Amino acid sequence: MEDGAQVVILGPAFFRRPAPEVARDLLGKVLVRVDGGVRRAARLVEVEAYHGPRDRASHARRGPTPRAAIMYGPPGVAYVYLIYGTSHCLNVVTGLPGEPSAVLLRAAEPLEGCLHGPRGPGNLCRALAVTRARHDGMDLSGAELFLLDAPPPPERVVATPRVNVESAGPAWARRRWRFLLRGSPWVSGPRPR
DNA sequence: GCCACGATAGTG
DNA sequence: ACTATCGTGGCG
Repeated sequence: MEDGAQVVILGPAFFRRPAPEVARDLLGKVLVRVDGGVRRAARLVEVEAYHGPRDRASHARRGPTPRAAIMYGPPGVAYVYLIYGTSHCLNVVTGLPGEPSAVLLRAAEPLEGCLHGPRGPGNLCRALAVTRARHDGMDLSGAELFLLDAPPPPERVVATPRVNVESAGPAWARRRWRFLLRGSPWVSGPRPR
């Protein structure tokens, strides 16, 4: 960034598209968390799309409940929730307002200031000190949490079924809405060869 | 109110 | 494969 490359923060226009499209394009982008004076950053290597009210794997499947309502709101906003009482998961809201969709950030390659290995959704939040209390509903184009644009990654993009969504039924479970960079050691869960 | 159940991670 | 741990949402 100091070597002449332009620093561009991804804004609402990037996120105002269908979740699977945004998800794929997020690979290789850099998630930055400014934690007080400390900068923590990691490069996305694995994401998942949750798209539309009919996606049975999505939190929006029951409509705009208190938790999921944020998915119906404007794109480019963080959706952070607690899972299993133990781990946080960070998503970016995508699409047009009224179309519930989001991209779950599952894994990243640590670049700077990471508190933990950002492999897996819960670990990624731990690594960058992202919490529901602080970041749920936060605008992702702000000063504290944002995504930096980057050229398309050199690695091959692979699309696979999403992780742990069996309960959504076969039709939704087999959709290839998980995207990862092949060969990255930071990818979580099942890895295609 | 009550209760079953996770978009997980760590251990065995 | 087993489970810790607690917010969410369905149901009464």
